[in-house]
Amino acid sequence: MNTVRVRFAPSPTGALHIGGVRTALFNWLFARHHKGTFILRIEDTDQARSTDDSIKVIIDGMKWLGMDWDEGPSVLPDGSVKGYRQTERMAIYREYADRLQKEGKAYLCYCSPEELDMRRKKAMADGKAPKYDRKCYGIKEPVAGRTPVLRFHSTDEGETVVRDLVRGAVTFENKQLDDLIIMRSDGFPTYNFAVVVDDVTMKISHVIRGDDHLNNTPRQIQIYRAFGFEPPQFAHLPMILGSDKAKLSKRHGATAVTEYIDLGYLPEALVNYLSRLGWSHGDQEIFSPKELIESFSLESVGKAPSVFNAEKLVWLNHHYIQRADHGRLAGLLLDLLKKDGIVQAGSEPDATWLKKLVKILAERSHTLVEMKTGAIPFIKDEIAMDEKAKAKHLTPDVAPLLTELAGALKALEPFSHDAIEKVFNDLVTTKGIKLGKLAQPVRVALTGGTVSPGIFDVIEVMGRDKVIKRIEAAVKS
RNA sequence: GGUCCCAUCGUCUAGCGGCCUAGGACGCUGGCCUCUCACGCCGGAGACACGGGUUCGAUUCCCGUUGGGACCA
Repeated sequence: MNTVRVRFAPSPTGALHIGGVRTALFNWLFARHHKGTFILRIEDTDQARSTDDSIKVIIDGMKWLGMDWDEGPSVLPDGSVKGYRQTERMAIYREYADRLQKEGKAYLCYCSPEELDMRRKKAMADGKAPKYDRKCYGIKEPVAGRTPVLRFHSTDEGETVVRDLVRGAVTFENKQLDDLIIMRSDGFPTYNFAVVVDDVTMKISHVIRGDDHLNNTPRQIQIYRAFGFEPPQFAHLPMILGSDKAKLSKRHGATAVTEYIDLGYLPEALVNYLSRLGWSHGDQEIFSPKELIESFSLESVGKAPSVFNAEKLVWLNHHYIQRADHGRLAGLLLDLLKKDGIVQAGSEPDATWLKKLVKILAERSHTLVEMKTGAIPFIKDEIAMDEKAKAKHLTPDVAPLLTELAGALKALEPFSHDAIEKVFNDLVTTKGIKLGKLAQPVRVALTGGTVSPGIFDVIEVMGRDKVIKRIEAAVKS
């Protein structure tokens, strides 16, 4: 029997964060490994910050990464997003909250945030735990001028044990837990309440989430118990940190999936990289999605937080660029070239030619953006000349050499790598010079810089017209 | 402040009492290859936070200290 049901429940308050993606990934891998159900649920009760656009960013990001879900919201033709959002489930929270209140397991609280804050500060000053003092517990009459919140009445006796699949048994003394608010005065449920109601009603079997939620878990377990529900299994994943070991955030660099797309990363590289953050499978570094699904297990998830290391991601990206289909890379490269206005819609280069260009560029491209940079001299009519390179390699004494080369290339048939190589070899042999003495000036003349693919490849792919034109231009200047 | 979590090379990690003079990967670095830059190949430096136990034997188990982190906010 298949009982695994897991969910990824982001708040649509902006970008899809890399930490969220890792959580989503582990949920997805767990679901796929156990042939279970993966649910995407939108936690949009923070109305002030939640937007439909953010939901679309999440959906697009998940799709880009290849994480498909079995249940989740849909984007309607008119652009609105329906389903699996908390704001559509308000009646359900109300119903469950009423139930607790009727059973005496929750009570109205009229304390204002200011009063609570004052008392919390006083408690802290007295060296006591800043928990709610239950001032309103037992109040029968409404307090004039105040809109109450609903508080959960938690147990003081005994302890609550979180049996975490990653951390083992984590014990909390119940008297440390305070009566948390479950419904706010505006009628919205709080996170800790809504998440329980959602997980119960969606029959979630395993809650796999960041360990910033570990401290909330005993309170949630108490709510499950108050309803008489068996809590799900929990697995708290270690956080992803920045280079200074603080929780990964904007100031550490790119944190949003869209930024990695723009930086020229391949989804398989990001997935592979993130999978190895907090999880491992022996010494293996490279995983296809299939291998990931096969080998993933919560038992192999580590407990210690991990620092995000962009350099390793670059290495993986390079690895996957080498293995990616050239047609696919050509398509991605073309998108980038268009985005930067280097190629205009309607005057796209020939697809076969673009694939040849990708082939010679791929080896030295760590990202698609690097590939794009390398592609520019092959596409634009004008090249940006690096003056330093020009001064060093395009000296007056190489002009005759270049002229001779241009002459040989003009009539060359076929205009191919091997034939071009022979032209070069013949020329350096008769002149008694090293290949580098000819190749570097040509490279500068053709690309404007000192770095490029192998010069014979460059010449073949750039094509006879551009090559001759540029060599002659270099000779003149 | 309270509660909870965590601790192996700079970083990601293997290690689940003897196989460890601690393995792999990224990065760094020396060399080779070479028309440039890369790639690739070969080599190198580099870690068990500290202190107590337990044990014939601890990186591995227990306790404490220190240091990080999270939540309450």
